[in-house]
Amino acid sequence: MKAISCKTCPLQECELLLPHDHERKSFLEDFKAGEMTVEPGTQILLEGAMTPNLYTVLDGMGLRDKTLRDGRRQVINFVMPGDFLGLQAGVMGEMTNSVEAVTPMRLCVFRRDDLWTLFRNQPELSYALTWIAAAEEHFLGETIATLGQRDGKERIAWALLKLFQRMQGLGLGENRRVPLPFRQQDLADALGLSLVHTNKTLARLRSEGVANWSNGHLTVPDAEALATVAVTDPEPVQKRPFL
Amino acid sequence: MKAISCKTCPLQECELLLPHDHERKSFLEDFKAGEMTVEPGTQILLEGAMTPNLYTVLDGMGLRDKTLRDGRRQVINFVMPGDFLGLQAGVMGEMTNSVEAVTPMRLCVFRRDDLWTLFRNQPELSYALTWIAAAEEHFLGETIATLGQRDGKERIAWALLKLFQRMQGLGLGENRRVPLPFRQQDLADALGLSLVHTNKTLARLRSEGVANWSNGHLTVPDAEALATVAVTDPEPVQKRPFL
DNA sequence: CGGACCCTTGAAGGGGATCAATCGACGTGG
DNA sequence: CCACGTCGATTGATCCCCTTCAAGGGTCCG
Repeated sequence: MKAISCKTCPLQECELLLPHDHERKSFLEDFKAGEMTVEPGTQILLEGAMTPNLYTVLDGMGLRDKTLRDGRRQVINFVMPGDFLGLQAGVMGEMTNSVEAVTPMRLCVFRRDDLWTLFRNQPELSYALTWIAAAEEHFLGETIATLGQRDGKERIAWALLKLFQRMQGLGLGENRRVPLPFRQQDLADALGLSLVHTNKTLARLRSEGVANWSNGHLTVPDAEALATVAVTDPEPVQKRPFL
Repeated sequence: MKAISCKTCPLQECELLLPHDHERKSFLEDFKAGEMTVEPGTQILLEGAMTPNLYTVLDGMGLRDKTLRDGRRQVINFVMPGDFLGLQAGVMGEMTNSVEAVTPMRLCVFRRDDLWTLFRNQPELSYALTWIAAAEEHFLGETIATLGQRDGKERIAWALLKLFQRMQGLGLGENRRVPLPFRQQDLADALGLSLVHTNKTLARLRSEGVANWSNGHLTVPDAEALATVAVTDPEPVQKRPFL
């Protein structure tokens, strides 16, 4: 498959993402070191490893997770197009969690060593990077509040709502239905619930007509109703920069 | 009280923090807009509000929290000297959680509007800011793993260990004993546990001789042992930049 | 056709929430 | 100087949400 030029990058079209001006695009063109395509199940970043690369997701989905010493797994979040991967390793030296592909993925590859020239010459992009990190921090804070305060049903409703809104913002999926190619086990590991309980709760939400996730697709008839179950304000997804 | 010059900033002395070179110090001197002292209980940043200011904690402790619409409270993390506050509001426009002082605090005040000149003229400091955001992201990821995967006893052991290590790194407290001026309720809200259960678990750890937190001070006879209870690797605290 | 993988469903047990009451420390006003 | 209210730590009793154990079913593939 032919590599994509930043100037015609499909991500520019997402209404969720802020497009770049001409100058930044040509800088990014140089910054970009290549492209990578991976199959489902591939480890893109490895916990504890030193990566020479950073990535922007062009296409496909995955998940970021972390495993305790005794094997318990926590899914930190779900990875979607537009996401920037490896910033932690980029600045801190070592990856603190793994990223794994769940569908086939296409990634834009950057070299870690070039990060420094970006900071020296591109204040706007540096700012964008900080923005991205701060936004991630925000989201993780919400997740903490969910794991700490919400009960099982609320957690699942909250997660489905977030996933639904992000997919919609990216223009993926149709009207009230978006693809969601994860396993129930992944959602369970993301929310700190057992698989069994996750399954039963999903069934309940389904029968209540609030959210239907089956066969790799999520249908949400009424996002407001789902937000109510999740005990959350329906804060709209904010536009954000990307690289 | 007289304002402190960045050139003699006491934070420079912390072994945990990376000191600045001369040039950066004089930039920071200008960047610094003033100092602020607050009493315990004061809200420094308010959820949902637009702050014109950013802060670096010079002295004292506090906590960052978030409340759900129905009143449940989640403590996101504990605030200590060297911490940079308000980055989310700084780049994203609005604060997504509150910060409250628990002890008297002294803060270094920066103007949000000046953030741009920092990014334009100080690539090293811009990098440092991104570093800080990425480090925070890392820590929140660990917290998520804790809330999602660890049981009550493990959670409390993990939190006490983290707090202990950070305080030691800052050079606060003596040998195996550091000040910890929070309430049991705060820890409970940080870990998603009830106050009652938190209390009982603290008592258990105390009687087992693993960790003793009482009268505002935490004593840890053997950090390794505590780490074992917490099911965590005793990863040493990493040096980090600050502003 | 057997195996791998995932979803589903029933039953039983436990970790932690909730309810409730006591106690100590502290400050304040009479 | 003491009565009293407040706030935080403590402890006992009860209950339930969620975990764990167990087993069955659907689909895909070699």
